[in-house]
Amino acid sequence: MSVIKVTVDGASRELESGSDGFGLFTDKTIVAQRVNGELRDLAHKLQDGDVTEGVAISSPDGLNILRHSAAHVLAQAVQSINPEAKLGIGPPITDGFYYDFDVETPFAPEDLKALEKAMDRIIRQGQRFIRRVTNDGDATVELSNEPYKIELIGLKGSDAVGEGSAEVGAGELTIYDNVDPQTGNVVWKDLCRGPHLPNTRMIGNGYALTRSAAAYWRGNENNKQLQRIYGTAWPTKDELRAHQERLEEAARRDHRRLGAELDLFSFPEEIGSGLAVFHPKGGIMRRVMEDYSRKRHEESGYEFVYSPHITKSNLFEQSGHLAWYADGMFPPMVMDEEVDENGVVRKQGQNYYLKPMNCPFHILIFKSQARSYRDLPLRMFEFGSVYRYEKSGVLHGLTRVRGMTQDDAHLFVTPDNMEEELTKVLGFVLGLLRDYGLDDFYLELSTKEEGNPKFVGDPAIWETATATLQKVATASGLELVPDPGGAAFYGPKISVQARDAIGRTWQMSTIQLDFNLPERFDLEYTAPDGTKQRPVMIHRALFGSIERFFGVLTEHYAGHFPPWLAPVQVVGVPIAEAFSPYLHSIADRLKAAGVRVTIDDSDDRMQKKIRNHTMAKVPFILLAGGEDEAAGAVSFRFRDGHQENGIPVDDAVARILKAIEDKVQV
RNA sequence: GCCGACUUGGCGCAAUUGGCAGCGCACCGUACUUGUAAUACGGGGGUUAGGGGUUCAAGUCCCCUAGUCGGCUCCA
Repeated sequence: MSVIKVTVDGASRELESGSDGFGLFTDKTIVAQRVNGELRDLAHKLQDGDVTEGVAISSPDGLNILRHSAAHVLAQAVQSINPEAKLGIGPPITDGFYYDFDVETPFAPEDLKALEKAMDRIIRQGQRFIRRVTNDGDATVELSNEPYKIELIGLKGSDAVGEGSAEVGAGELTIYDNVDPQTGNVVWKDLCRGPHLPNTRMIGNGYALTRSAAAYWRGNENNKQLQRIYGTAWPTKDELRAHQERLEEAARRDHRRLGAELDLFSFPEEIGSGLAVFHPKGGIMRRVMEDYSRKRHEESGYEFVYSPHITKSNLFEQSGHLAWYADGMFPPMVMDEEVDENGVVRKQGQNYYLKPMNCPFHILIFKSQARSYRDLPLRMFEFGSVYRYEKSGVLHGLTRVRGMTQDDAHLFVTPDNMEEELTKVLGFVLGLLRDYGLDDFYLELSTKEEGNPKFVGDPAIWETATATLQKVATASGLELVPDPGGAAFYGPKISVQARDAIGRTWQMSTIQLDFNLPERFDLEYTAPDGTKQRPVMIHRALFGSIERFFGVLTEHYAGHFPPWLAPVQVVGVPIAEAFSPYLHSIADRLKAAGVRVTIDDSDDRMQKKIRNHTMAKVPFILLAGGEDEAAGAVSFRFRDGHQENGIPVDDAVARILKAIEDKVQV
């Protein structure tokens, strides 16, 4: 019996040759091993000189393995119920997994319950996942009933594999056999790179099937749609439950639900999909958000411009929008030409379009006069309403709409200004987002894809512009995530991603360089030496759109808006009717200072009023009864239920005003 | 746009195999005036998303349209 030397979790050990991970990692939470940097099954036999370490089920790799194995069991369950189902792919994803199937009849919600039962049976059997090396020829014969798997084999090692990389990799081709431990029979098999859990029992009961949906084969809408089943899987039932509670928390924060509950906005069917109306309470919030933004823009050297909602087609022909994005635009309003009795055109026909972007209008303002380098940087700002014909399936509350108002700015700068101006813009954007209560950011730098002809403009300008963006982004000190190939065809961009109160990330602002439009509109300014030069254009939307930002803030705050944004800031609740005049006198002082305050003089019981206004998420409930009035005081009750009684009225008023002024949360 | 599910008073939901459209909240009225999350009693409100079909009979079954939700694709 020969001996091999192996490094195990950093320690050197001597083992009998032929040893595998099972002997080394007896801890049941170790489900796989990483050998020389590669993830392997525990059953993988080690060679002399190997370096191996255990992979715990709760580690990121371990969770992926768990979820991938759960996906296999799901597929096995599906085929046990419907042997005709053809297998697509089944990878782990964030928090779970999915598996795609080609089936005659799509899965119904009831099917998921039956599938979970079938999965439970497989899991309880403790079937072993056994890796088997094969080759293209043998696998093609063996999987002749699985056309999608055969397609993947054909793509093996090529970039085109894409989503199928869990099935086939660049290395050897492998099939995993599921072996019944009682009989030793192979009960199921799937083309797969692995690794897997040692057996199905380790999946345990911390998994659930969540939903079914259709998905295009290999993510291409020209391909057939397969039926996808999503699931989630965790090492323990408790962790599954915690995950489900996180989802429930997200559902409680859903801006669509809160928008209705708090009477902020709605989407009347009569208007059309993706077109919102803001109710008075939502209207107050929008106005406050917009007013503050206006004030900050004014302080930062922006000039306010206005432009119409529609334009003749030639503007969007010149800008290129009609050529590039016609599908995403509402169809034109057609003004027919008028012809007299002799067939002579009396009035030429015209097509008018709803605008999908504001930039061409701002460009025309730039072009309205000859510009000098002294005019630059020129910063134009507009709350510009734009309309985009988003496909019906993508509409989603306020975050994906067909009519929206962008807080849009276009900055025209000389190439020399570019770095300084970008630095200012990024600082401005981050500062303003912080004022609205978002403070956890990272940046994404979207650059062009080398060799792709869709990117227009001089490569040298791209290079300097990208380098400038990179420099500015790095100087901000924020984490910078590269997004190669993510640039628009006309220029690179930085986007600001914000994490909300429960850790979800939202793309907020984008700062985008544009080399296309200045060219198309032949923009120029006179340089100090008298020559004509082309300005650089920066597009910048801060909130993205007011609607979307409104939705994000609603979810971030879970409807508990800070006082400065809250539609109703203070509600007074008299302990008994007799104390209403006293509360009104306090409310009058607040009102005079601009506070949005009401007194609840309804004949509900006091407790009911507290309940109502707490559920309406009013930041300050002020109560006053005999004790308060006698002391010249008032009592606070807050949304979280805590109370502070007997606060002198002057202090109470000052405290409310300060909370609003400082934009703090209470 | 594609696949699936769903749509019942303002809101949230019920209604057995096709057999009298109901409940809670909200709203309106009356009484009550209370110290920190639901006072009591009474009242009004629905052509079951819209349209068509099957049937003695349709909220329920079938078809079309619109909208919503979950995904896929897309997102200047």
